[in-house]
Amino acid sequence: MGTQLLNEQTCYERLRNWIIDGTLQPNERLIELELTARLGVGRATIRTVLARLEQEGLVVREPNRGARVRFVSHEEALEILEARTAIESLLARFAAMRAQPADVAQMRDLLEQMRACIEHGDLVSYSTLNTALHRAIAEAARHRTAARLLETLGSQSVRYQYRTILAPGRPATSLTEHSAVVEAIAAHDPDAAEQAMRAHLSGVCEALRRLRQGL
Amino acid sequence: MGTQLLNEQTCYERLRNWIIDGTLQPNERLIELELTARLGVGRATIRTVLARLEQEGLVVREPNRGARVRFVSHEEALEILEARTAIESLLARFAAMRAQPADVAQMRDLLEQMRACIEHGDLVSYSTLNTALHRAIAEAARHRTAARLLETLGSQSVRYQYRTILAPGRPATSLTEHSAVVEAIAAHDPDAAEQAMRAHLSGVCEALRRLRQGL
DNA sequence: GTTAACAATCTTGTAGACAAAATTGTTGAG
DNA sequence: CTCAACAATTTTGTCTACAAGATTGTTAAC
Repeated sequence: MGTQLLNEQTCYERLRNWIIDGTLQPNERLIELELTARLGVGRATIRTVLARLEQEGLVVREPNRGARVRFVSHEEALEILEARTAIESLLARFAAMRAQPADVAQMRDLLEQMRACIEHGDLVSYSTLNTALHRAIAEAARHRTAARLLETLGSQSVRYQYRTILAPGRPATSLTEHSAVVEAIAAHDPDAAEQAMRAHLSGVCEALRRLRQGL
Repeated sequence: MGTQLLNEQTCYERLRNWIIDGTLQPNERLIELELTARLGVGRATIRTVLARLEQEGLVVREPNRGARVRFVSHEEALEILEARTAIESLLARFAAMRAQPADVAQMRDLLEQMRACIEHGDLVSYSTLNTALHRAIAEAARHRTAARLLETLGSQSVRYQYRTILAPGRPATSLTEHSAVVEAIAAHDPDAAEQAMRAHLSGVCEALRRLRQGL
């Protein structure tokens, strides 16, 4: 067990990762003393970290009743995706305006890797590359405010990220949608980039909605 | 001085308000012991509150160097406004889809009051009503996720909110833009509502950019 | 007059302790 | 057997104290 000496920041990142990767499951109670033992820090530190995570939307705290991992329902996941659509469209637009050649090269590289993943049927790696591409676009946009919003939104909905990819035929269409976004950015066409990103995420939305029906 | 007994939540709200209303100025250092005296709570409480405010973007904390009120530059104010445009367009769209008659009635009431304010030249009240209207639209949209994002974005940029209104002729055009948004919502026309809101906030963006030139 | 080293002060980071509240478990009456 | 009241335990909320780091002010050398 990791009983290292940690400062607040690393402690925050650890706990955050545990929530994101599912080590700590939704609705699971986060008992301060327990985390104290697991992370090797005092309760005061745990407390501030939990407060930060609450503000970030990963944790829910109720007065005198402690903290728990926030459970994100299907409805909320959809809301988050809708909000992401708005933000990522903005980012795509700005990426088209401000992307450097190096940015575009990286995006194309990622796209190529994604293509390979689909050929080999490696959907897990595909999903990882997918988030990497979205991150690359966000960076190319050089828009800190929007990027920060996207970061928090993304962390809240990771639980649902893998599911949409599993829909039949979804990976292939996903790839062509991504290509369209990248090409619009490469062509420095803001309107096209925004539109392509919106179309792509609408597709994901639709896939998630359909999954919900089938459940 | 308010040396009441406060719990964490009220303490958080107080400090937040002090930052938003300018009692605590940008870049001002927030010394824990001092806040302890002002708010009548222990340092641990102050500490968690500062952590929350940092996550919200109102405060900056550096390790071993304490916290200070975050200074939002003109560039950042513009970024925030751009992000707001994306989120509020989404909210306008959903408001058009989900607004109840009562929601629309409230919006029209607010619009009427705004019109009166402009006639009397009361720009301060106009600004207050302005935020009230935007809040009403957000509520009518019934989209918690987007509303939450907007809330945090708004609190970060209040400092720049009054300035755009002061541009010559801006209040009048602002009012007609708002009318267009409300009417589109009342007509349950999502596309028109989104477009009208986007047009409105682009106008504000433009006004802010022009102000920046004149400075 | 300027700069460097050192000391004093201030501020933050963290741990430990205690009281208040909530939860859980137990007992006894119906 | 079920339910309510009560006691024990757990957990949170807060404060105080101390150590570590940063800042400021002073002195002395050049």
